[in-house]
Amino acid sequence: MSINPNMAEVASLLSEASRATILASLMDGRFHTASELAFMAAIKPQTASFHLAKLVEGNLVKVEKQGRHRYFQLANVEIAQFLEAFLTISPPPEVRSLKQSSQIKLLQDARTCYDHLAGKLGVQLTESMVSSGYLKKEEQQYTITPTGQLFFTEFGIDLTALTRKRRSFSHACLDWSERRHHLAGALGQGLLTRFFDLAWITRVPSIRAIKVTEKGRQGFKQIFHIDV
Amino acid sequence: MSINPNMAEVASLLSEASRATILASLMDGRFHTASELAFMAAIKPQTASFHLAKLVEGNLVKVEKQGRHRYFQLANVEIAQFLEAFLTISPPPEVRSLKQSSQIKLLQDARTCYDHLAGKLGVQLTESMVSSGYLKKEEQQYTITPTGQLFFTEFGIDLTALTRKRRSFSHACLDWSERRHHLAGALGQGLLTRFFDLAWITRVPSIRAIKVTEKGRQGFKQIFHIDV
DNA sequence: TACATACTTTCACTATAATCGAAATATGGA
DNA sequence: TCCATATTTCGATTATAGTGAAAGTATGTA
Repeated sequence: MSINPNMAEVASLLSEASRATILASLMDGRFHTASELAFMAAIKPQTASFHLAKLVEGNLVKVEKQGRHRYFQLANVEIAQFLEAFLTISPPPEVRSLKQSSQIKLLQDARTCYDHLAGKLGVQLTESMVSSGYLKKEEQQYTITPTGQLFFTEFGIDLTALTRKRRSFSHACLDWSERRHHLAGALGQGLLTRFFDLAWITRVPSIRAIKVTEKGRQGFKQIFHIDV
Repeated sequence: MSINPNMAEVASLLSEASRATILASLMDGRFHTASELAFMAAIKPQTASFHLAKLVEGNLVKVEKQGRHRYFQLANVEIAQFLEAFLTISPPPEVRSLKQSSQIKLLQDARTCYDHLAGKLGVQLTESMVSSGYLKKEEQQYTITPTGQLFFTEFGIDLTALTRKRRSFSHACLDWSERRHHLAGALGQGLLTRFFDLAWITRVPSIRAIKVTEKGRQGFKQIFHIDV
């Protein structure tokens, strides 16, 4: 009937609470098994399997088979970015329990957005790098200043290697919880990896939240002037 | 249940073919009455009214009452941008009739994307302005060169007035039909308005396609070196 | 006042889709 | 070969949501 792309088809994949939860869980950028995702969405494995098949068929999710496990992941970075954009225009989560509200707080404090940092920490970090003169904010992206080049190299990030990657280098990603931009792209990914390597941050199990270690607390304070 | 924003709620608004058609129809950025939208989505007025009420309640659409008419419009520019992004990751429309395929062609040739030009014409125009040295493409946006400043002013566009508007000035919008970027933001809107003022383009009734007039054909050729 | 138009609300019908139990399949290890 | 684990397929149940007829409301016109 319509002369426009079949938006409804994709939307119907996202319109179901269980599937939306599965997708949100996959937004940490990692692989998850069907059983894991079933647990996170609080549904039986066979139901999750049913939903995952739909998501794979709709090209939102891809699957890799390894033995009797099947590992699911978001199909590509674009899907992750699209979902993050979707979260920003969606109404905030309803709080129904204490556990839930503390989990929401963890997510809002610091989380991964596919392959880079988001939440309060992600935004603060980005703004700190801007005010320190390492990054310059353009309309929808960040550019590295000469000072920044020195800084990132000294911090242990191989900028030339990142530039070689066939993807956006340093675009601005709108944070759904903070409603402000944070750094994404290859540079954002490089920083996240470095923070893990330095053991400044660790993952919180089952949700895509991030916890700052004591070492990280000191590091973020000293180098980025952020109180975590 | 979920600790993420209620994405499913918004998605369910888009997941229904009639509503998706209504939203796509509203993407021309203009106001439409309930009856018009009912006709475009090929449903009865009472059904359209039912859907429109949902869209308004979900903050995707706003309504203005004037006498016995109720005029509907997308709630804001962000929604329009979000929908355009949604179209790019959605599967292409299925062709079922000759009329439909010619309408699709019209849309792909030239259309409005809320308040700026999109489709082949939009992309060609943008790329022409880049190769002429009026615009410079950054990662996710365009910047005006000094030559460009002269050009736009001479073409009858008040750049200072546009900059004063509280919105993105010249970001890149991904074209769903061309899969390439075109110019959006206040500058994109300024250009569209100017083209209408110059009578280079007119609207095609009932779909958000754009037709280039004979005068426009000459203008686009002379000033932008595009064969339409 | 009477009537037409624009639109919404109510209601009943129908179709679709999510869910889960049960059984089937596939893989790895003992 | 047998069993445990991971996942899918099938089938039945249930809930939900789109649809349009009919009636209702509001606004403008004769």
